[in-house]
Amino acid sequence: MTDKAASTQTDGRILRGEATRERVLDAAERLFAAQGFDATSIRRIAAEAGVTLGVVGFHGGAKQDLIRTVLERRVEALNSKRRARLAELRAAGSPPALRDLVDAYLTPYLEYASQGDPQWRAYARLIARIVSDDRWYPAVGGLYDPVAREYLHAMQQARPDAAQQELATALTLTVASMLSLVASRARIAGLSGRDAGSPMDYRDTLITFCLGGIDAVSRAP
Amino acid sequence: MTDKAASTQTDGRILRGEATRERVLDAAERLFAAQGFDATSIRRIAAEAGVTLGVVGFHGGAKQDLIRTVLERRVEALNSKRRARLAELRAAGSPPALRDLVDAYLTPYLEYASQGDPQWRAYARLIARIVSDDRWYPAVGGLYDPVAREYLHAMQQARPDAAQQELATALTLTVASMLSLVASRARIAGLSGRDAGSPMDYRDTLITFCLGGIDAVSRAP
DNA sequence: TGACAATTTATACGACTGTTCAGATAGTTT
DNA sequence: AAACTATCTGAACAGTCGTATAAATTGTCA
Repeated sequence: MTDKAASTQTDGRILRGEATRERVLDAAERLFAAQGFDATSIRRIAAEAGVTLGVVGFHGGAKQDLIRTVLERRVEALNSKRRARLAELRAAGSPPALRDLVDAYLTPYLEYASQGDPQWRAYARLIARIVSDDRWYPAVGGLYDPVAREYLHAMQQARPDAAQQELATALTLTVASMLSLVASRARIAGLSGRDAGSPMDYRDTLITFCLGGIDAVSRAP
Repeated sequence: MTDKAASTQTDGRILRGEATRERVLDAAERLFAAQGFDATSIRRIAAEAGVTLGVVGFHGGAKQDLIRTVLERRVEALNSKRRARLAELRAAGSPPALRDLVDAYLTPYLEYASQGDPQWRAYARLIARIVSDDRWYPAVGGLYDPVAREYLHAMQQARPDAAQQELATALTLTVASMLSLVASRARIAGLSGRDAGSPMDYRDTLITFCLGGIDAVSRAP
């Protein structure tokens, strides 16, 4: 007695139901990332996925729910990667250095954003769009906040004398800088003069910048 | 022989034409800032402004042009304020210190974003929305880039040994951090634990963070 | 095989979209 | 006064929007 469908056989082979569901969510992911939520119609998603209109509603529910479904599909991959890197640092013995913490938090996301698979790039782009918008953050921020809080806690242990609120603000500015490398590529490429390469090309500069910023804030009077 | 209309008298008194135009642009500014471009309909703008539908098209042109018209209306106020502060620093004698440059660039924008007049707050919010979106930046980035370039030049003089591209990237990350204080207030307040005050409340932390970041980047090997 | 459930199709609904425009109104000029 | 131009109104246009649903199709299981 499965709660979802009888279409998943006992050997785990995926039938048409799950497959088209993935196609729909992939299409929604790409279009939401490229154009934003309001500029993307359900009909366009259906066309991009190669299905008819009703299928999108059948698999994705209402449009409002669709965007959260898309995010939830991959959120665990990003979270567990960040958690794993944090666990590695802790397993190494003494409390992790600030630089390693910044690196461990930023790099997994930049890797997704620079990956060959356009679907993962779209996911990273969508995160940047959604998380930095106050209209969406209340609905989806809870997906990523817990891990950020773990890192914040580790950073507070690395800088015990720093004011907690200041350190937390520094982390949010770090996240904003990270997201901007994915969402504001035109602006960054335009002003920095580089050809717009992948976000990964800016990794070293980003880490240096954010680490310097956090370090400065955690030494403030 | 005026190019716009015969409704502007020789003594400069503004008649109904210009006044309603302002009302329309004000309404568009508020709604675009609060909901974004795609989620805002022309009819909603008309209702908010207290005019009929056709008036919006008459004064604002096509919807695409409307957003640029809204931004252009106030762009000179922000640019000249930043230019004036830069000129002051230069008039003081020796090349400006990095900290003063960062302060001079960030503060005028934060002041607008924290001002009592909700119209200026909306303008600041709209900038944050538009400039950090690759879909809009090509159309409006040119309004703000020249001043940013002047500051970049001054920063390069303050740090002659820094790699130019790295310094430019650090400035774009600074801008991203600044904009996030206005566009991502929910996220920042949520993670930093503060009650969401005005962006100005974060000014000191922001300046410390960005200055530390730029400083670190400009010392990189 | 037939009964059953999951999935897909095709279509329709009412509401809303951006844009256009003929005609009404108001203020200025001659 | 009349002529003229800028501004505003109200309505219409052809699409697109999100959502719902009856009917057709597909695969599974008894």
